[in-house]
Amino acid sequence: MMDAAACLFFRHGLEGVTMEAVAREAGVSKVTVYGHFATKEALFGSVIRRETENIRRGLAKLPDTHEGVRQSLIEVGMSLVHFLLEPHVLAVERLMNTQGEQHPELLQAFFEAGPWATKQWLQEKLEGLAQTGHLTLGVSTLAANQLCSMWQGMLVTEVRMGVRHLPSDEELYHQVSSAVDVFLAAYGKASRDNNG
Amino acid sequence: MMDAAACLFFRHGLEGVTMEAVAREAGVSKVTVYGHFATKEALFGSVIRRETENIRRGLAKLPDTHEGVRQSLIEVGMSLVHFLLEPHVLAVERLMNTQGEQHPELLQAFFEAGPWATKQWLQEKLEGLAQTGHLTLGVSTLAANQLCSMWQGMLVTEVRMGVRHLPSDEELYHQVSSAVDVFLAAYGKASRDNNG
DNA sequence: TTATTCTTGAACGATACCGTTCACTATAAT
DNA sequence: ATTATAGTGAACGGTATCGTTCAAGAATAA
Repeated sequence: MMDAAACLFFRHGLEGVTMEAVAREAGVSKVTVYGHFATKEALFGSVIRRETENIRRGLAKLPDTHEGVRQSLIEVGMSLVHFLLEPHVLAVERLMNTQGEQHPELLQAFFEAGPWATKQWLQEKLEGLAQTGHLTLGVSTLAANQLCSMWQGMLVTEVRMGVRHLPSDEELYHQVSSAVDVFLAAYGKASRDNNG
Repeated sequence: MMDAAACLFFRHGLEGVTMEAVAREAGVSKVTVYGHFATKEALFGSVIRRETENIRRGLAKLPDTHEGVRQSLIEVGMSLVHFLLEPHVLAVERLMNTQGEQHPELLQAFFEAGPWATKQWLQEKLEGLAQTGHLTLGVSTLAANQLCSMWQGMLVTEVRMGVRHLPSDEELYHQVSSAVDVFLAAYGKASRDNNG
C-alpha cells in the first residue's frame, strides 16, 4: 500500500496524486487508506521517511577505502554516482526538491541521511588516508566537498531534471576517474603545495 | 502584472497560485489577467521566459579572464556563485525543479541559457588560457565541469533548498579559491601530469 | 454460533479553483 | 458626441479533491 503511494508520488508528485488513486493502485478502498493514514500529508511523510531510510542503508554499503588510493577513490566515486542515479534515489531527490519547503522536517532528515552523511563519511575516509600518509589534505571538509562535487559534476542534476539520459559506464568512469586525478593532483601524497 | 505573477510563483509555486491572487497582487481584475494571458500555464511560461532571459543577461556580465590565472579564476568563480545565490536566480531554479517535468521546453531553454551556457563559456575561456600557455588542459569539457562543480560545491543546492543560510563572503571566498587551487594543481601551467 | 474486527462501495458536504460571461464604467481619439 | 478600447465587479457552471459517513459484507477469534 505504501508501495503504491510511493510509486504514484514518484511519478506525479504530491499534488498530482489523489487518495482515490492511491487506493486504486493499492487495490484497496479509499476508506482503508484513511484508516491507516489520517491524511494525505501523513501518507506522504511515511513514504518519504521510508525512502530516506532506504537511502541511508544504500549509502552505508559504499565500498571501503584501501591503500591503492587512486583505485580506491575511483571505486567509491563510481559506487556513489551509480547509487545517486538509481531511479528511487532520483525520485526522492525530485520529491524533496518540490516539497521540501512545505515539509522542513522531512527535508532535514533527508539531508542528514543523504548528502551530509555522505560528505561526513567521505571526509573521515580522507582523513584516515591522510593520517596513514597516503594523502596530504588541506581542510578536510573542503576536500570532501570538492571530491563529491567533481564526482557528480552536472551529471546527476541533469539526469534528475530530465534533460539528459543516463550516462554509459564508460562516460561515468571518465568523469569519476578524471575527478579523482584532479583531486590527487592537489591532495595526493607527492603534491608540492596543498593550497593552505 | 507579470511582476506580481513572478513574485507569487516564486513564493508559492505554480499550483499554489490562483489567477485571482495574481489579479489581486497586480491590482487589476481577473478578467484583465485572462485578457492578457489565455491560461495560467501561458502566464507561467511568460514569467519563466522573462526570468530565463534575465539569467542569460546576468551570466553575460561575468568578468573576463586575464593572465593572472589564479586571481582571474577566483574572480570569475566568486562572480558566478554570487550570481547563482541571488534570490531571483534561486527562485527560478526552484521553479524549474518543481515544474520542469510538466514544461520541457521551458526547462530546456532554462538549461541552455543557464548552466550549459555557463559551462560553454567557461570551457572557451579555459581553452583560451591553455592556448596561451597559461594552462595545461586535458579534456576541456571535463575541466570546465569540474571547476564549475567545485566552485558551487553543495552550497548552492543547500541554499536553494533552504537547509542553509547564505554564506559569508569569507566563507565563499574560501570555497572558491580552494577550488581554484585544486583545479590549478591539476591543470596549472607547471603540472607534471595532466591526467590523460 | 456469536461477536469483533477489518474492509468495502457509494455517496455526501464542503471547499477551491478554473475559465467564462455579462452588464457596466472610464478614458481617449476621431 | 460618438465610437473604440480596455478595464471592472460579480456571478456562474463545471470540475476536482478532500475527508467523512453509512450500511453492509467478509474474515477471524472465542
